[in-house]
Amino acid sequence: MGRTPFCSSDGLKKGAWTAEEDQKLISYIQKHGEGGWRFLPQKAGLQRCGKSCRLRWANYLRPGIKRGDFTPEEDKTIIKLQAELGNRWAAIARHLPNRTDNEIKNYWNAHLKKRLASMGADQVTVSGAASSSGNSDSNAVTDTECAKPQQSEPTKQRSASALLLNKLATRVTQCVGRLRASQTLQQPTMPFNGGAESSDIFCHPLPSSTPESTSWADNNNISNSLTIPECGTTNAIDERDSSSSAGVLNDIVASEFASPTCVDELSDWVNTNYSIEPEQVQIDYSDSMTVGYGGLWDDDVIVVDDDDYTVGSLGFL
DNA sequence: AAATCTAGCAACCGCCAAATT
DNA sequence: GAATTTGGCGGTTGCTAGATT
Repeated sequence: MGRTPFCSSDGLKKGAWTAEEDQKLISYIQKHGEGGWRFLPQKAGLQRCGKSCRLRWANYLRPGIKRGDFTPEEDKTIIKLQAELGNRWAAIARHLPNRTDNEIKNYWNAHLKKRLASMGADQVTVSGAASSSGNSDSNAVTDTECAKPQQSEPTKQRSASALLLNKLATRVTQCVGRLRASQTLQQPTMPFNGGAESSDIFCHPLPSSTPESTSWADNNNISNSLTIPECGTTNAIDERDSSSSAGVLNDIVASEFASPTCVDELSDWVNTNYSIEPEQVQIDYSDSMTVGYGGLWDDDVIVVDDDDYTVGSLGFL
């Protein structure tokens, strides 16, 4: 099906825009408004293709565009939305006033993704959430899933104890998420305005994978709403580092972990899946907010004695 | 000081869906 | 309803400045 190319490359300039070209484009759009990109270049006296003009305008020349210097709050919002929506940059950009999808995409690829990967968080958020080929059911956290430990690929040596604790960490996000889901569906919700305050972030589970077009929240009929965390400890939240992606992940732990129900479920799960007694896993969640996600490594495990571990951070360093 | 490497970013490309003819 | 146009999106490329050797 021969579609007329939006940009016929004959004689058209490519590459970086000059100040003069920018000025021509701005002047034209100020006079005639946006749209009609196909014929805009010749009318505006530009040797560019219409698509290129549209992109230049949308991403750089449009008034009010905010560039550079992403704030910690913006970081958080991007990480959160990327986990929910995947690489739907335009959708993410709608939650960040005056940021363009292109800039967010670049920022993610150049900074956030690497930062999360270096912390190991990609096992939880990046590799799964960024997948654009997941199916819409993959995010639903079910009882069955909750009974099934998820494996993650270690990138350096971990002892059996560390592996167990990392599995526990995965369980935390799953069990908390499932509990949260059931609570969410019963509770009044508050509108999500996209501002993503630190107190309303991550009140539903980190998805194990993100569907192409449907978020976990959508699947559970709670889109555009978040619940107020209710089972979290708040006494130490002030101490957490909210200025980084680790801080975002800390939020999950700090706000969600200290649920006795979660602890019970985790102990049951440990008992079911491993031949150790539940009480051998001691969970000291008084320390659970001093953490940044990275997965546990051998030297992070606090060995109480040969067989007991105090899981101070439960997989969140 | 020069050469090489790397990261960040602007821009391009191809595909898709909605709108229009 | 089919064909075509247009706008939008996400992935990728390639240039450039700064860092490193």
